Amino acid sequence: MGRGKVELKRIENSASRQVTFSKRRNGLLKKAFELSILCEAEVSLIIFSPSGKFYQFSSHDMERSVARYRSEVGLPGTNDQRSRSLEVITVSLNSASLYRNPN
Amino acid sequence: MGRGKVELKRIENSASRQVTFSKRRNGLLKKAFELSILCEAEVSLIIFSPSGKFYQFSSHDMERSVARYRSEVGLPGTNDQRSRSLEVITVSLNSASLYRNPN
DNA sequence: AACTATTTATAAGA
DNA sequence: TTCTTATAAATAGTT
Repeated sequence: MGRGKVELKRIENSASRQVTFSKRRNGLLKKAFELSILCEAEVSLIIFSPSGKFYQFSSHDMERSVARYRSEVGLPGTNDQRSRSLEVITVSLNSASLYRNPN
Repeated sequence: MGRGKVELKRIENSASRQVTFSKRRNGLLKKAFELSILCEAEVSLIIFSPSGKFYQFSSHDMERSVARYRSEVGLPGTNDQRSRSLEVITVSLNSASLYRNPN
């Protein structure tokens, strides 16, 4: 869609990669929005630029969509840092016991 | 993009709404993929059709993107059962210590 | 940041 | 529903 065909590989030139990111990011967000309206779909989109900038669209509550996604893929819960902490503690508890600190 | 201009509102005719959903859903997934490759972006997309069918794309691990999303919007974590378990254990650890079980 | 030549997506039709 | 085709829309390269 433009003056040249686009190869599906990382754009080497940093400046044009950034410009393309900006244009296509906006296009993608727009189309996500349109799909949700035209077809009454539930659409959630999360984008991070290479430099870490964050963009999102969610036709419904993002947490709701994520929860729905999880139940679809059969995840019982989350895999975030807190859950990983829980794993560590759970493992610890397998070889240790809790006792009240006398203080 | 087609033989007629499209109004941004729910497509009333059920058959054409479904056809449009199918076409645009594919287009959106494709463009999400392209953005991630061309620009090295982290892109996650979750779609549910009105009838509940599920589609997704994630350039990286979906859970990773969700975790990153949460930290961006300032959510401390999740509110699910596992995180609540972590709270309980954390509270316990505030008034108790771990020691190795002599066995 | 605008422009425009082209490519791409897609609405309607077969 | 899959294929075709006219047209709208997105966007690559330019200014």
